[in-house]
Amino acid sequence: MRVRLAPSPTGTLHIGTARTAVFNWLFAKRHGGQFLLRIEDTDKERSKQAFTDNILEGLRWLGLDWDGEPVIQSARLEEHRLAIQRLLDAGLAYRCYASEEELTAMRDQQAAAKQAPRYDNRHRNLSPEQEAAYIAEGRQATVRFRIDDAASITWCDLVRGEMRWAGADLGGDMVIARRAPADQIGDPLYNLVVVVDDAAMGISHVIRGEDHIANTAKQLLLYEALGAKPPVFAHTPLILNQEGKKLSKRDGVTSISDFQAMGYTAEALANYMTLLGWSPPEGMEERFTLADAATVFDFDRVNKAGARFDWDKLNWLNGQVLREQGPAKLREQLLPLWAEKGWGTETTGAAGQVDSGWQSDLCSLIGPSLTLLADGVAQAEPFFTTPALNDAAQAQLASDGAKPALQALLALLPTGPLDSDQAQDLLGQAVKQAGVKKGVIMKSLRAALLGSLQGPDLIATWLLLRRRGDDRARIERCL
RNA sequence: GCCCCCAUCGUCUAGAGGCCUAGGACACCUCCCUUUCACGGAGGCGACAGGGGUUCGAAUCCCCUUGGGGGUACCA
Repeated sequence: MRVRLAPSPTGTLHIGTARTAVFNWLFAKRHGGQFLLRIEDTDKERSKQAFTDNILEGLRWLGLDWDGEPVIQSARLEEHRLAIQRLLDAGLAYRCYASEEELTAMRDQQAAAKQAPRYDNRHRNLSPEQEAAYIAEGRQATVRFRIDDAASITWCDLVRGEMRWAGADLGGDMVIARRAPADQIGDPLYNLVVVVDDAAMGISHVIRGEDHIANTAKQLLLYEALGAKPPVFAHTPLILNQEGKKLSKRDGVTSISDFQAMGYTAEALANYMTLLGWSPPEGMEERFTLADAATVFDFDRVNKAGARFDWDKLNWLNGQVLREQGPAKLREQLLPLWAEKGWGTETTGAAGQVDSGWQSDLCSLIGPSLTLLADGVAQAEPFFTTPALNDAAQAQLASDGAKPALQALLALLPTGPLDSDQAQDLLGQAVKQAGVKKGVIMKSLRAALLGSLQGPDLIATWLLLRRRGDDRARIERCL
């Protein structure tokens, strides 16, 4: 079994392409097959090396390792031309001299008559004299592949079952090579090169989006004409936007690199993409790794209808992954982001000693409340730099009993280290001395320490700040 | 316009004629945990697009309607 992903480097790795890659990868792993890559760069105008790099990096990041070197389609130009020549020699293809203007006029006429736009096969049976006359006129020619209107194309799609297509609905004889001087063969076009390359690469299963269904009928005809054995096809549902339309670049964040930059983990994104159209079998949870899914993946559990992209679920999965990974892994991922902010990777304790566990403890504290990795920057900030007091915090500190309570606490504050129980005791004593309710000191201390009334567990927060010698100054500034 | 595909909670889905009073997950709501916010735990709200058949019996099969999507290039 050999499958392939055939991205076109005309843009960054799109989530739709990535999801197709996931299904291909999963299917290959499940059946012990090969997952190959082919860069379809025959559109020279729009193809860019930077996009190829982005696509490869994205696949690697997602953990979708491929077998062998990627095939570069443009390097196989001669092979494609040879195939076209064979079709020409066999009389299965011919040169069409119709100009763009003529074709446009033809389509306009069809539109006016409320007919489906299609090539009318006008140059299918040109006599040698007519051809010579067009050439003498200086006309160039495309190469068209004959499509018999009476043809009936059928295949068994792995997700859709029996599929049937009428030759007459394919739009007439199809162009397989761009316009070029009549003694040459122009640039080969998509449907032709896909077939030639898939056949050459020995692809056994073509897994792609359902937007390729109409192409499949054309390609099947080409397989037959070329005498190649067609692969099995699986057309997966599309990823839809909020409005239910095919997700496109215009929908904002759709590039894998964008998701990465936003702080999503490859793990969660891959999990989510798999869930868009596929469902795990009974008894398997929705949170899984690609490796887990690869043991059970099959097309009988792939849905036929398109799936809307849902940020809520992706976010939930991302939080799950972040939590599963634990503080050590989180610290490893957060350290570089913190460094960008200029926050040290080591913390010097109050007594001047290095506190190597501080960052890790901070991760344990904020880890459970993260959705995106980037949240780990925002939530860590007040631990690295003294935050300004927000309105709610100021109001709390201005309320009755707040300052006396903090004053009492400050007076009780020892210089040495403190553990959780001692901290609780201190709070209790301060409450007594100041004659306030415990809630007052809890809220006020939080306001003083974090500049906000919200945040992680208060005692743990306090102790962590204290280890850097930051608690006293933060309380003092409020008095 | 024409061709093709699709149709279960707001969203992703389970469901292959009786296991369905339609299950799960996300979101939402309530409660618990927590003198905060999250996390976590326990509950709750919430769907078979409509109409005809077939059948003892239909979310499941057939037909029609409606709705949605994709395609219709000398892009891939």
